[in-house]
Amino acid sequence: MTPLKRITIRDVSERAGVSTAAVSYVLNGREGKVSQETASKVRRAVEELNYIPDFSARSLAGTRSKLIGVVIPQTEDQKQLLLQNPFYSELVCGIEARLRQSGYHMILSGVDKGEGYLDTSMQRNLDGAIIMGIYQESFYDDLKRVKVPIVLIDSYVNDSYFQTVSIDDEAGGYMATKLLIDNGHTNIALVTGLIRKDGVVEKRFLGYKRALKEAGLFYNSDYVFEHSVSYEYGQEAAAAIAAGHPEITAVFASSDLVALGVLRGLSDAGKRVPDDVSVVGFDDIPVARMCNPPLTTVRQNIVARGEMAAGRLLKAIEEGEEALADDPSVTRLEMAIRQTVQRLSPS
Amino acid sequence: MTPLKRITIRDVSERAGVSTAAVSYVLNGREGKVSQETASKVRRAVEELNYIPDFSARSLAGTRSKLIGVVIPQTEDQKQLLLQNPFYSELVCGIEARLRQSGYHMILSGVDKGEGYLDTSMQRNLDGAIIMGIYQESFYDDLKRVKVPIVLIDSYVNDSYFQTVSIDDEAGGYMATKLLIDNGHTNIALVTGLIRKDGVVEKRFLGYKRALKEAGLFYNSDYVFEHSVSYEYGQEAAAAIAAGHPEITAVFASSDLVALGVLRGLSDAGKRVPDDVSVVGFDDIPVARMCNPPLTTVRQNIVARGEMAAGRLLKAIEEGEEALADDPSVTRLEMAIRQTVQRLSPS
DNA sequence: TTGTAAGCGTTATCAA
DNA sequence: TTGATAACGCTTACAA
Repeated sequence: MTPLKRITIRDVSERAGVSTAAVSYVLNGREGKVSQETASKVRRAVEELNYIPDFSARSLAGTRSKLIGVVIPQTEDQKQLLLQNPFYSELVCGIEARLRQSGYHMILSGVDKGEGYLDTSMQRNLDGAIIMGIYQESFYDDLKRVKVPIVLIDSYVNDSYFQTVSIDDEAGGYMATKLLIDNGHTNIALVTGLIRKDGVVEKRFLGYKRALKEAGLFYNSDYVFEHSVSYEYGQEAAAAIAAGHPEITAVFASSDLVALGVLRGLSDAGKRVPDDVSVVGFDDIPVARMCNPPLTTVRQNIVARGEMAAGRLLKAIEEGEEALADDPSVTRLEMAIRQTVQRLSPS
Repeated sequence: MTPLKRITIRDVSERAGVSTAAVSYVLNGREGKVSQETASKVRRAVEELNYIPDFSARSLAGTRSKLIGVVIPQTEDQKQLLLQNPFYSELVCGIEARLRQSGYHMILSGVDKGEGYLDTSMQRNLDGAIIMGIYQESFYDDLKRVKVPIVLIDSYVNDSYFQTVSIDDEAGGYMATKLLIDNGHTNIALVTGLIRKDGVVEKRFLGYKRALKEAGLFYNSDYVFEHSVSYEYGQEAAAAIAAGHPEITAVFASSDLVALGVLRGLSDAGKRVPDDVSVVGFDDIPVARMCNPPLTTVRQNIVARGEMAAGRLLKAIEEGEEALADDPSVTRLEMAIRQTVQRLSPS
């Protein structure tokens, strides 16, 4: 209830009867530069005064801002964050948890179409950034100029400046498709977002093709429904499949959100899942197990990936560059077998 | 690709051949303090040099930090943000969109058990904060001491210091229950998170009771399943209902997440929805329409609420205190009638 | 209308 | 081991 005025390092130094420099030293753990006695006097004063450092000042004085930029993609209309896709919320959860644990804060934002991230980065003196999704080239160039560690999630941009936290999307696409093939399916559609270079979708698509090829199945580009990563599109594609391709008995959706749409679209068209059509998703977002029937999907540990991304960024910030390898226990994919795939009885 | 060194206000002033003060004035729209000519010289220099202001310095110099703290609740184990609940992600989407539009950034975080928010607020010189969920009293006391506008979402804390963005939760609870009653149900369970004082859950509970009473139905506390706002608990409660209360024909779940769990629990117990048991949720998160069968629920425009919260905070920050009224078009609740409620045929 | 200069709270350099 | 003191980039009296 007290009015609360700012306690500065100067107040602390006076109370402790030492210089501001000394205070700064002990605050920053530069023990060894001060005597035990000074250190404890300072600590006592900090305690008594309830001193809270001003990060703006710190940042200005040229040290760390302890601020991390976290960028997530936006909806098509550029109006909102794609946080509605649980995949991103999970990631953010992991990131935030790890950052907070180390006393960092996160500025979460989208970035407007065509805009760069250089402004934000400079304005805020970001110590680093985690970028999800893929952007145009100039965006990455901006990023590099700021000379700050960057971790990319879900991007296959091939530039050693950036660290990436990736899963083996190609293998995931393969696993999903293989599962369908192993269950006797031969006419397998792929429903997916835009297949863009360097994107995860492309890799999953490649995995799909590899599984087909390996099984001696013909790759039919008519079976690829490619548009956007959304529930609505899944629905739409499913309608098209039901209407135009009665021979298709299985769908691999390159993301769970899309798969949910497919489920609905199929059901609207009078098809039963998995009796008439089998469906496999990708991601294993929480709703995958909540929906009805529960979705068979490629599982990745999303939260752990977020934590890993943040952990690695912090390491780069605090201990200098170090291109760490992915932790396989985080990165490993596996099939979450639930109830949307059925063995095709030989006809 | 250029190495990129910081352009300061001094660089700009030299380039433009004016003083730093002049630059600062035009940067801050204090036109009227400078001549047209100076203004345009400055603008040109800013453009040419591609000047990006340093917000740390601004903040230090005692003006705005343009930083807003956004706090969301955490999971029970205090490890992660509750961002996994789409309700919060939607809210965050709305908030972020509105903030960015005005050049503000958002620090999104949880707050550790027992910890206050004073530290963060002071460290970062936050211009304001948006707090979701409810906390212990001392938390709010801290908040007040920082003397910065605060908007509370989903809290009925009764303190004129805070602005709140609320919906009429009591009415919502009433509407949901009434719908069930109107469909002939008389044994209606409530499945909900902990009923805490000042929380939304309490209000929805009150609405439930009012509807019951109004219809001349007996309120049976055995029909209230109260534990946590989670899918798992919904599942659990549904199992208990199926096993112990065959007379219950309808469930009002005080949040969609819980309702989804109820759907699953019921289905696991061999009950069909809505044939055997009707279910109504609350919130209308996106999954509500994606699940199977699509959930009948109380709809609120969550994203718009987030935007409104942010808009109001900005107004308070930039134009001083002003307790604005809720915009009813944002706040209005309505039933989203889908497929989980069935009219009970008179037996 | 313009410019000078004193802060803002830190950190870091350099003598002592 | 300490303590003045000069940055850091910006805003804002106050003078000119």
